[in-house]
Amino acid sequence: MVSPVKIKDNISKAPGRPRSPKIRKAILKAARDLMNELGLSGVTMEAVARRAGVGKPTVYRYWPNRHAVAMATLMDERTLHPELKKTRSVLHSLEEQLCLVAETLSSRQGRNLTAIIATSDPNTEIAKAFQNHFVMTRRNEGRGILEQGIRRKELRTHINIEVTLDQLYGALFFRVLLGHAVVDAAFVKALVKQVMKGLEKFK
Amino acid sequence: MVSPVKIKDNISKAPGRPRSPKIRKAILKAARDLMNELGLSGVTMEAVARRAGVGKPTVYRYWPNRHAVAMATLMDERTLHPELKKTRSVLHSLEEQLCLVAETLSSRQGRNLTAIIATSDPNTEIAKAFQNHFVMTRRNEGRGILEQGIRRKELRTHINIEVTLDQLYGALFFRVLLGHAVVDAAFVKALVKQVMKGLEKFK
Amino acid sequence: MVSPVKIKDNISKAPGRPRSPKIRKAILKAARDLMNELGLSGVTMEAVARRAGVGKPTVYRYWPNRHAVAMATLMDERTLHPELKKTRSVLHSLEEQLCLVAETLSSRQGRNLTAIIATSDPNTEIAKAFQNHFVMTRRNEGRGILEQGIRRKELRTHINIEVTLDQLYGALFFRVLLGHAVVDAAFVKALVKQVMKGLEKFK
Amino acid sequence: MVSPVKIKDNISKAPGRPRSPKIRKAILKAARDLMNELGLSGVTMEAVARRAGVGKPTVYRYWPNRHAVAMATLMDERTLHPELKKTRSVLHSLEEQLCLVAETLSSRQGRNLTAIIATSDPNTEIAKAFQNHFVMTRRNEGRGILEQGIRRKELRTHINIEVTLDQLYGALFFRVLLGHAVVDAAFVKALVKQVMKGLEKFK
DNA sequence: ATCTAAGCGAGACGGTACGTCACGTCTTGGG
DNA sequence: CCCAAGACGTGACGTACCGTCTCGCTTAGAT
Repeated sequence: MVSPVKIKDNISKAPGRPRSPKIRKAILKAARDLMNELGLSGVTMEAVARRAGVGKPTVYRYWPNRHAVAMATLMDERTLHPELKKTRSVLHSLEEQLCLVAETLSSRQGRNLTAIIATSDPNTEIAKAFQNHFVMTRRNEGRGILEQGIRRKELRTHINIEVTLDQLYGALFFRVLLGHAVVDAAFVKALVKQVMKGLEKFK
Repeated sequence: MVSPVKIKDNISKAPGRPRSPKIRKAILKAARDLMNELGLSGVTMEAVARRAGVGKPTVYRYWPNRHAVAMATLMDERTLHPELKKTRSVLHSLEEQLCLVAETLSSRQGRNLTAIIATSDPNTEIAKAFQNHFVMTRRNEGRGILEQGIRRKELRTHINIEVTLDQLYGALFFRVLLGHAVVDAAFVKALVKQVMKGLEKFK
Repeated sequence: MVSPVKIKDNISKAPGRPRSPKIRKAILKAARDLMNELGLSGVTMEAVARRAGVGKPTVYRYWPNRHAVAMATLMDERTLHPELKKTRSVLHSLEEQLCLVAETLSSRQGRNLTAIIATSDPNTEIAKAFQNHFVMTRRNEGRGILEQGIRRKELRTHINIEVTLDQLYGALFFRVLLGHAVVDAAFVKALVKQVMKGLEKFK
Repeated sequence: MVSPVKIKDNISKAPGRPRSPKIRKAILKAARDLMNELGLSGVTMEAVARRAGVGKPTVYRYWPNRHAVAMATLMDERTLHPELKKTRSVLHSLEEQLCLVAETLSSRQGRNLTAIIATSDPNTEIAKAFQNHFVMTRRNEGRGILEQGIRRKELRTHINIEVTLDQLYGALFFRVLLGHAVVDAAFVKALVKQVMKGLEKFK
């Protein structure tokens, strides 16, 4: 990992002083603290640099703008990746996972995260990476559960998995962002139940 | 609380020169144009005042900050309230309405709207009004359709309407925001169908 | 005093409601208080009107701008006209009067007065009136003392009275405005003594 | 205290990019021009920055407010320091110097100078420096002439020099500011003559 | 062991927008 | 016509960050 092959694909070219890994960490820590204390809007380049004890141009060497720093900060978070215990049925698995996601999204960090997703230009590289990082991880877990349910014959064979995932996570996300109703275990239970049963009277 | 009689219960009390309705319109028009041309971040107080041919303090007399102006602008929009044609079945009604919403959300205005919702402090009066205005209007329409469906015996009696609405709108909202998959008529169809049928194998 | 012949020379013409003398007083009082509390820069039209319980246009009806209000306020002051006791010699009379003037000029009001004199455009009518009001009153008193001194043969016959007055008051004014040295009784004594040495008849 | 070695005792300590001397000059030039064209009130931060082709915060980096900029501008002036030719007698020297001062004070710059002295808060560092700069320079010249006169036996030994200076400059200052009488060579002559009559050794 | 190019802190710099204040004028409605 | 209240366009205030640009000083790897 300290081999000459490091940054950039062109092999063994690193003239000059290499970037200090300490600085990267210091910046992310400063940004994280600011986000927790003041929210997303508190993550300004000036404040980050000041608090990290770092020059402003140094921050710009790592990330192109304040948005990117905030994203990188959130991606660096470990707490946003809750561990999932193995449980029995599909229904219980889904409930468990959704509860974890709900908890995460409802936190301060969750709000920052949803805000930054809603605000950012979805066309930039970093925004795509950011979205993949958070959304796809969760979705893949959910997809796993659903496929397992199909194999176990707990679910119908021809369900649309992608749509299902949107139903589940979308509903959570929606409530968190809009705040029109609480996001708690009861809601998650009701949600999963209803997604499972459907609405039609005669089936 | 949501009754139409709200502001200034005591009639005809307003000392001093009354505010010109023309000015309010000019400001909103300027803000709307800026939002369409430059996006939400283009709606600055300075630019709004300049384009409206109005003094900056005048804008501040009406709204306390740029966020509020943007919200008021979006609330003033007529195009965000698509007309819903009367159709036969619940399934068709839902599909039709969701398609309209999807279209709206996918537009530039839709992105502005979601961005401003995500960014705004949800505790302020204006933010609440804003959310009611957009979210509740759509939800009430959807609620109407679902209740009609129950009365017509097309739907089960004991479904959780609120959760259902979140499933539907949340899924849309989610895809629009994350951009991980297309939002088109086919998706809406699949979504409604799956919400109706549920996931369980044997019912 | 409420008779129709009031303001303006044109006889017995007063269409509409006459101006209330109370209002003039209220405005001057408000301006005076503001000047004492916040200094000259605190005398803004807005603050004056607010504190006087008067509409802004009303203030403008009486005076054309904030400068004029401040001047009028200072002219309205009674405390700036100290009473002069009759004393014996020219030397004592001058000392006594200059001490009173020095005291007045050194006060907060005095500083406001000097500031407004130094700042104002000397070409305006009101500025001239203002200067006459303060300067000439004092100078006339001083002139009286000097002429009396000549009559009493305490002073040489051919002194230049105007120049002498400028020497005396100018020195005071200068120290107050520039603040490069204290303005106290000792200074006044030294000043008069030195000026006198040039004025005495027999030396 | 007034020793030339003053700022930054420790030599060569200045982290960060140094301030450009060009910019300082550009700002002062812009301020000077504005003062000449529009008077003291025309020296606004916005106008200065605009005309100097400089960002507003940059101006604030150098001086804390518009007053300070104006003072610095006047201090930067060369024309306010007239050259004094060597002449023979004390009487002629004083007359010559006072004429120069009178001319300076009567000019537009002179009025700006007196206005700014009268307006400024005398407690600030810059105001003190400003007053020292202008008042003390002139006074020191005058003091030199008077001391020379004592040495040459043209003047009495025990005159109060400071009071004398106030008599002379104060009288000039007074007339310029109040405008109650002309300030010309005749006045200066009469003034000096009268002041001298009190200073001459043998009378 | 030097060379040398980048990393790095500090902070100046031109901008743009912020939200506030006071200006002096204009517009109500009531007396 | 007077008056209180307050809307209005204007323009300056002083502050906060933006993202870029010098400065001198480390600090390594390549020579």
